[in-house]
Amino acid sequence: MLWSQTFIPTLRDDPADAVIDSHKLMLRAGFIRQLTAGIYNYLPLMQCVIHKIERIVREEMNAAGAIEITMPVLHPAELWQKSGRWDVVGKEQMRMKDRHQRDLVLGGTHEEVITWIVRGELRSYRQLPKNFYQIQTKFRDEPRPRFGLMRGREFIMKDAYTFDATWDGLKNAYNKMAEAYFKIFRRIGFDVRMVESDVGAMGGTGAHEFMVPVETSGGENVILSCERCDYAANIEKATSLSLADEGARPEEPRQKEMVFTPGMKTVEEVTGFLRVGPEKLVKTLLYEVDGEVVAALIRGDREINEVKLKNYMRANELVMAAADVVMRVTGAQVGFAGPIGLSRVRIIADPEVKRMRNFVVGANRDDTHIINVNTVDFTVDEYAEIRQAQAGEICPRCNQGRLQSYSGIEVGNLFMLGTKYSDALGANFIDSDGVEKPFVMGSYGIGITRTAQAAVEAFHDEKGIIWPKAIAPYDFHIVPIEITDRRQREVAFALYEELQERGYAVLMDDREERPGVKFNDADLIGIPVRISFGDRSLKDGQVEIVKRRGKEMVKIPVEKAVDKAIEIFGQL
RNA sequence: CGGGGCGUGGCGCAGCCUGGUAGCGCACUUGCUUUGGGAGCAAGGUGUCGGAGGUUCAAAUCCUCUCGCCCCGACCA
Repeated sequence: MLWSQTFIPTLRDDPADAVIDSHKLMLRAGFIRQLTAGIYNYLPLMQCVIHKIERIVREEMNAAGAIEITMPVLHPAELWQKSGRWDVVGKEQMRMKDRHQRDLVLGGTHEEVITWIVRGELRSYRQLPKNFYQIQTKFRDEPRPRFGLMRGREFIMKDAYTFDATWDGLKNAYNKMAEAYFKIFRRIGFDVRMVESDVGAMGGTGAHEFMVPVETSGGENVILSCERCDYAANIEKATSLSLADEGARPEEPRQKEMVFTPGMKTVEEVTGFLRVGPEKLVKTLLYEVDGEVVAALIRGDREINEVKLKNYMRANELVMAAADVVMRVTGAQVGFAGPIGLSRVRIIADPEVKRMRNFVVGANRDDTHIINVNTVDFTVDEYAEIRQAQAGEICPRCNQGRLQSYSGIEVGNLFMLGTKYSDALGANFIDSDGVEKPFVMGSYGIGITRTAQAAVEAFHDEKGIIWPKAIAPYDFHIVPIEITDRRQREVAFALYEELQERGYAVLMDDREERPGVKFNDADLIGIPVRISFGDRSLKDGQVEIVKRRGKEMVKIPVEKAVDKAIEIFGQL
């Protein structure tokens, strides 16, 4: 491709609206342009990258026995009402009415549709297992789109769905997909990690995510992994063995006592005022869970894991109680809630609270706390693990290693759905024993466009993008310094044509621009191997070959340039 | 949904507080010079100042409403 023929609108200045490096670079390098919040145009270079990612995905999916189809973007509301997700997915689901006033949704995922397809068509266990996939634009009305393609509202996704007769079959299919995902992401060049994750609104019995670890601010997820064994989980899901209160023998319970704590609302304020550590306080957090007010109790220095709480409650919606609700329930301002005398409210406590002695709680009265409280002083309805695991705690799997945390970008996910959708939509088959049973399903996603941005986030420097060769928009970038010079022009086109004849994708910068402009643009767009030359090098019959990653440059006679460039490319 | 910020030429921004008829850099066009890491000189084109309403002799500037975009939060009582 000739630069003059294509469309690569590079920007000299950082775009004002971008924050993280990958977003800035994709805009600056002319890969994407935003149309409206969370919705982007994919320009020619991006299109090349998308095609390359899609190709890898297709190859590995096909190799894993999956079959490609395309499902509609618009779905009738009834399908989602039947599965029960009409109410669960709620706001993220774009909805509209057609001219007949029928409700439609823009599909953010396709469990319902694929189940509808299979229902009645796959009738026998002999036709199983099956794995269908598609690569398609998806739409989810994210509450807050951000960071470019990282959390857009419209994005390209590969989604696959498996149908098995048994749970063992599902596990097999699941493992096969996991293997395929490792192949896909390793081919792209990622140091990808598979971590346990929450099932979220998808439902089902288990889930994993494929994460690309990043050191920049571009990671959206926090991952905890064991330094000794292979345990790794999204922090939303991660558990840990809380460090035993080492050496501390239980205190004798003391008599509880009200204390005046004027204006002391936060854990820091209260514990600072009372001169105790935050681990001596029990936070009482009030939530509205599907309309019911619930009090969650947790040690002062811990974080609540709302996902765990929500899952424990089997709730659809969980939000912090509003100030007026807190006032109504506790009779006090926000900041002074406590479990003692909190009637009519379900109290759920983290098990850690059970081991605490003589702790501080709010008194449900303004400017008042109670000290030397013990669990005998109030009633806990249920104990449930609702605390967030933290780095430094003990691994729940091997009981030995410490957990460490890092941030990652989710590029793929796997869900063991089980029979949630087949049950809801009545998708059954006749098993070998003659009994009608629901399909055991799995679903598996890869964010194609997000994967592209994750690559930029993972592979760039201060000058621009450094595409891994598997998904680079072009393999070679030819940069003649002065295209109007006859000799340079001849050499440029000779190299351009020969590389293409040998099966490579080549971009040639045939613009009449200053060398600096071309070199800077070359660094920006990040094609793996650059071949450049001007009068100076051609005088000696040589061209320069430079890898985008790293600095080393080789000079090579023109006649050997193609072979050498291909050799260098092959070593990447 | 809550809080904050920003909408001025294609892009990045100044001007707004203190109202007086719109400016800078980049980009673009033409010419000359230059030519190995974002050139120089000269000439030139480019704006419903997000939109609507209001105040005023006069509004980019003040007021009201509205639309859009970005950031933080949506959790730590």
